[in-house]
Formats: sequence, structure tokens, C-alpha cells
Amino acid sequence: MNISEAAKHCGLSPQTIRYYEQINLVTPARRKDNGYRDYRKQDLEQLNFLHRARETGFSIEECRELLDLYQNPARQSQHVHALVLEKAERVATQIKHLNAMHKELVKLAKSCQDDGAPHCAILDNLADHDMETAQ
Amino acid sequence: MNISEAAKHCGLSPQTIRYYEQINLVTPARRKDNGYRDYRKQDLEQLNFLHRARETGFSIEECRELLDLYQNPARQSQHVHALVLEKAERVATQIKHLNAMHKELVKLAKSCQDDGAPHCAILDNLADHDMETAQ
DNA sequence: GGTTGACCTTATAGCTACTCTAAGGTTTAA
DNA sequence: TTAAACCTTAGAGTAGCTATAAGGTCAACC
Repeated sequence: MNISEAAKHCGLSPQTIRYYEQINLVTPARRKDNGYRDYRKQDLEQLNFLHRARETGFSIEECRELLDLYQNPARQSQHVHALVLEKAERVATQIKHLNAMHKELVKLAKSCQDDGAPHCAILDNLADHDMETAQ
Repeated sequence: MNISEAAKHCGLSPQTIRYYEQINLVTPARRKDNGYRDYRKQDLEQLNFLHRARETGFSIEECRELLDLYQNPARQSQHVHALVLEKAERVATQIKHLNAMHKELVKLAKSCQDDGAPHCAILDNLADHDMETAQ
């Protein structure tokens, strides 16, 4: 199976797959006589796993760790559990931060007259006031 | 005023200020005889504005636009208003996405036994299932 | 006058996670 | 045979800094 077909199956782009190989995130694909990469089922499994893990919000380095655990029969599920919880917490923090940002933006929008006049409360706000964000 | 004092006043680091000058986001500071950058009140105003705008979630290019508007006496507040609303919408989308991600992570965490055993439902989930995120 | 430490300068590389481009080889179909 | 659609690699570009190196300057102390 060529790289673009593999890409369709795992939801990643060919470029991304090559990139993952380049940074040693996946084991290099075997090659055909013409030098083309050749993918089989177990390769797709790895790539699929990565696609899902990235989609779930894990960084490349976290994916590396998860993939190690995934492929390590002696793993302890506690370890994975801790990783996921930690990630969930970080996402929660990010959400808090974005909520504060959103609130601030809505406040800014409301403060503005929204007409053709040059005076703009938004710009005054950005120039003068402190932000009331969390974090 | 040297760069590090200016940095303290506007909440940015000296490196960031130099970077903003380098990418032509701020007007270059005048220099003392020794080559050091020399900051005055109106310079700080610009830097402060940028600090707040970045904190509020605007990208560098958006900041460039906002700063232009801020310094343009002929601006129309509609224009700024539109920019802010658009930004608020994008932040809302991002929040939705992160909420879905968080939900998924919590679900994953709950599915796992969290013991010393090698079996781990989290890894099974990442390997097998589709994610139920928005977008 | 010399030295130390804290500042300042520039240029350059590194970070994340790709994406895009260029320049070229291979395969397939018309 | 020729064009389109693949494949390959290497290298640059993206955002927004941060860190490093290699050097100049300044203020204080002895």
C-alpha cells in the first residue's frame, strides 16, 4: 500500500506520515524496490493510534510516550491513567483562560458604539485597562 | 529609559520588545549616543496597548491592524467592532473544541482501571474508537 | 586604574507540528 | 510518447517568541 492510500486509512496526510517517520515517532516503513514506502495493517494501526491521540489533544512527545505504552506488554495502566488526567487538567486550565478571554472580548464589543465615528471604546479599553482574566 | 525599565512598565520582556521592533510592529525606539534604545511615555503607550491586545488573544497581525486603527484619527469604530466580534467567535469555537476534548479525556480516564495491570482501556480507546468531538 | 557585575547590542538557532516548495524519479493510461 | 498522477528528498516557511553567543558599556568598589 502506497503512502497516500495509507494516509486515507489513518486520517493523516502523506506529508504528516513522512514527518512522523522523520522524527522517529513511527517505525520507518519498509520500502518497495522502487523506493516507495510500503504500508501494511500493523503500520496502519500505529498511524491510526497517533491520529486519535493527536486529535484527543496529546502533544507529539505525549504521543511518543503513549505509543510506547501501547506497544509495551508490561505497561501499568496507572501510568496511562495519570497521563490522561494530567492532560485533562491542562485542557481545563486552557478552557478557563479562553473563557476569560471570550468574556473580555464580548465586554469590549458591547462597549463600542459601532458607528462611523472615530471614537472607539474598544481601543480605549485596550490602551488603558487591566484585563480581568484568570491565570 | 532603558529597555528593561520600559519592559517593566509595559509588561513585556526586553526580548519581546526588540522582537516587535524587528518585525516592524512598533516604531523603532530612538537611540542614545551609546546605541542603547531610549524609551519615553508615548513609546510605552504603544507597548502597553500591544501587551493588552496580545493578552486579549489577538494575533500579531491583528495587533498590527488594531494599532493602526488606534493611531488613526479617521478610523471608524465599526471596523474595530467587527474585528473584535470575529475574534470572539473564533475564541468561542476554540472553547467548544477544547470542551469536547476535555469530555473525551475524562471519559478515557474513567474507562481505565488505574491499577498495576497491563490492560488499559484508554489505550484501547485511542487505538479503536472514533472521537466524538465537535468540528 | 582595574575589575566585577549588570546592563546593552546584534545575529543566529531553537521551539511545535506541521505545510509547502522545488527538483527530480516512477507508474499508469491514452 | 507523452501527460497526469503518483513517489522521493531536502530545505524553507509558519507564529511568537525564547535562548544563546559574542561582544560593547556603565556604575560601583577597591
